[in-house]
Amino acid sequence: MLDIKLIRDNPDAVRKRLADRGRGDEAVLNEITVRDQERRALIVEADKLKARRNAVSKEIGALKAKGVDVSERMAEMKEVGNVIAAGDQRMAHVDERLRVILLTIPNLPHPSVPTGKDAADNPEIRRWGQKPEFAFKPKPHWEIGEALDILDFPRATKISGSGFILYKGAGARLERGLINFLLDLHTREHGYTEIFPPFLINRASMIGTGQLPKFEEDMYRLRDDELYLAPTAEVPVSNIHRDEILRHDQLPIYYCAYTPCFRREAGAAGKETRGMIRVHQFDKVEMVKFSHPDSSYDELEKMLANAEKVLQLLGLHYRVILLCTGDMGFASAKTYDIEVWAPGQNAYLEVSSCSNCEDFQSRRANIRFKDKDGKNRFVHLLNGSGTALARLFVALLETYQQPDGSLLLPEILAPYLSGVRAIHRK
RNA sequence: GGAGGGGUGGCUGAGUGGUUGAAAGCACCGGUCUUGAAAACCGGCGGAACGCAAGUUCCCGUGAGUUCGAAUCUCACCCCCUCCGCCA
Repeated sequence: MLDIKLIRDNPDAVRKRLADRGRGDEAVLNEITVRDQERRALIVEADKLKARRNAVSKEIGALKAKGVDVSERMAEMKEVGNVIAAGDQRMAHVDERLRVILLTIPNLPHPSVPTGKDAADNPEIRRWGQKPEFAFKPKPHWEIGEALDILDFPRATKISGSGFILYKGAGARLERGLINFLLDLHTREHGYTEIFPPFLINRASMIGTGQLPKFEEDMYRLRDDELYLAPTAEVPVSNIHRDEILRHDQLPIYYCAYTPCFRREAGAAGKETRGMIRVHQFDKVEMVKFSHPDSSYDELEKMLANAEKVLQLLGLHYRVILLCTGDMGFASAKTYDIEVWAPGQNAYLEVSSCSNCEDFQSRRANIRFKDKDGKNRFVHLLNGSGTALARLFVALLETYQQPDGSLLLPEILAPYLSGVRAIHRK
């Protein structure tokens, strides 16, 4: 949520930066300005009346105690009460409208974010490693996985429908091992505290991080309860400190968490549907930081490095790109994506997205800290994948496939696979 | 799911219709004292909105209602605790 004061004081700058995102969000700014003025006028009016009612009511109490007849004043105050009630009702209307508009406006891009229309305008920041060379034509992961009997797409579809994955045998073992590998790395080497959060999330939390009210149709929701399936661990973990005031010496707070991620992918049908690139349920280890505003961009670079470390340790070639204004997510002020190379598809796949949301989410979720000067300020919230599992799984299969159809995985994973690096067809 | 009890400031906890935004204690901050610390004593100490300011208003789980006036009364919902039932 943007600060209404920022919109009030710098409407043109806000308009410009929203327009850079290219979704037409700047169109509602006029209404915000009008409603804001209306709201403030109503407050002034109501406060005057309430002050009078409070004073006279106090007087009535005192006079009544002395036995004086106060029926005239009481009748007068009843009328004032009616006027106040009518004003409060209008106020509630304006407030609600203003709130809904503010909740559906995206964050402003940081000045360092390049203006652009879509993914084609995202600058590449760096590459690491090289595309592996093969003496044969590398296969896509769905062929490798089915040949090794570690992935079963038809049966996943039978159980749940398209867009679900069934891992089997060494495949299930690899997925579980990867989760442990990622959590161990971030907790032991990068200073994150491990969290295992609930996977069902209430509405207030979903609003807090920005999934609701705007993206309701992208979320899975339970039929009988006001609960949603977590689309990412960012949601439960960021909400850990909702409605809290932290001490400045607690910051920064680093959390990481494994959760499955559930996404309806409404409107994405037919897009990259082959294999396990875009699915309704995938595993992910997420990093979340609560940061002091002064250091949040340093923290973003560190978080990005933490995610890159995963791919470096696994020996997977990747590139880092900076999302332009038109390609950024709703809550983010600046986002880096990491894309891993998938030789079987001759394509880079997004496995991590590291964002600084600044105070956009903490304003919604009311997450503050008491600064050294005693003032309460909103924390800056960052989140980053460290990393998504399904596509990482894909990159491992396609990168480490052998001429005989087997897999030879990186040495570093051996402890997580009972000491075994190779996966053969049984 | 059933029965009962309860949700008040960072914490504990008074308060059952009228100077109560809220006693008291703890915690915290500043000061006196002290070589320093502790103790003692003095003072300060919730959040939000509007306003240039003075200040005004709102907030006692949430939302409606009764009343001139609600933390206090009524209704609904949410959450917590205890017991019972069920259960991994």
